[in-house]
Amino acid sequence: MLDAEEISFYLSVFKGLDLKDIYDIVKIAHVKKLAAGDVYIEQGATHQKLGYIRKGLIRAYHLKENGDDLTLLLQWEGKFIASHDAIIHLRPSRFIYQALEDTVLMEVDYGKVEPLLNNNPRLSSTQATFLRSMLAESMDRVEAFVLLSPEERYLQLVSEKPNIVNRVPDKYLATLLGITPVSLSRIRKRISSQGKH
Amino acid sequence: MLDAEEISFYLSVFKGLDLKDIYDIVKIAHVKKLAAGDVYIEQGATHQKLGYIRKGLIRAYHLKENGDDLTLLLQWEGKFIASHDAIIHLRPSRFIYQALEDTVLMEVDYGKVEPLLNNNPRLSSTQATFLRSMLAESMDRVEAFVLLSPEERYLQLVSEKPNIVNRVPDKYLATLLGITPVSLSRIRKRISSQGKH
DNA sequence: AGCATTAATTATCTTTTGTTAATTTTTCGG
DNA sequence: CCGAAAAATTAACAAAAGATAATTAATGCT
Repeated sequence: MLDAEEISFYLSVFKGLDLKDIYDIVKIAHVKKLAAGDVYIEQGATHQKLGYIRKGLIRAYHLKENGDDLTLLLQWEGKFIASHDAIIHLRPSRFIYQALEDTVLMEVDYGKVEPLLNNNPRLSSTQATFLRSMLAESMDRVEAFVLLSPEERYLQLVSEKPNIVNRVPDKYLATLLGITPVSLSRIRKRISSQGKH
Repeated sequence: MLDAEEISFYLSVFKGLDLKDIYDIVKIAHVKKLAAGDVYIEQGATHQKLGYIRKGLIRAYHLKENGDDLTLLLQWEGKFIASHDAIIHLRPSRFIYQALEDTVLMEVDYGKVEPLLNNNPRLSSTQATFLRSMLAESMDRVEAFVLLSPEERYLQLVSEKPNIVNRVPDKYLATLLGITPVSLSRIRKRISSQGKH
């Protein structure tokens, strides 16, 4: 069931846990594979799953009535993915979660992990660590919206996550930054023309 | 030390906890009072405290070189306040936390609560609940920046937090929404002139 | 209550963004 | 490797936002 490579992988992800703790989680987890383009969570779904991305990239987006979409979130290998509507707000997902690349997830049912997390002190502490790191990321994003201009936000994204920028079409990055694809194109032009002189 | 009113207050805040759990926390907490205008956390501080606001309102802001300030966060009674730089990023606070009204906090040293939280399953679960709710709020704010225009964000703020809007000067609300005070004034004018016909 | 300070609005001008549509470039499947 | 589809860029114009400064309104203090 678990080979040496898997074990060392889990030990690295769940730092501070012992094999027994890890086994408790792994035995209720399963692998889920998505091809590029596959929808992971549909709009309206009440999918109570928590996924850990081992490989690939997932985009959460809102579909407007006119067919346009707005990208809310990108997550990639090493990050968690879940419908925050379903898990936090306890309501059907307003957003669509779609794999932009071939993706491999370790998935657990949220109702099954939660009791585990709350009854084992080491797992609780690990859970709090993950929640804090997600909170930090989300607050950093709010901070960027308040403190930076769209151009500065784009430059920050390029400098902090260059490999994500290369893996994702600009039109998705644009709405993630709160601007339109046309506007991002102009920003890119402005930046490159300034760099010349 | 603890009167009946205090006890029922804590029981309501920390749902699911028993008196012993609450007492463990309360005995390491203390009351801190701030007058309107007082700075709670200075820029550069490594203040590792977690505050629960019992009364009043605190604003976190960034001070620009030209003297302008940008409001990142408002928290009020019933909410937690902490320097996220000091607690999450483990670095000196880039922001200033200031009471906008006379404020009363229950404050604990973060280094002291953390072991408590991680060793008592009920407290761990409560901690996770608080972290999830803070994450939900932060993600909702990111969502507003991606999905809504400045005008729509302002209308959302007014409809969801009318009493906060009334307690805080518009210039602070403006930067909280990612726009300038002048622009907010124009938005307010636009809204009121549309309402007439 | 009166005065000084601060906040909010208004005005003017510049810059940026949004919108729509056309055009060019890139990507990807057969 | 070719052609269709998607993405990115460009253009043109309208709308909104930023910057700065002046004016008006509101607030707070003694």
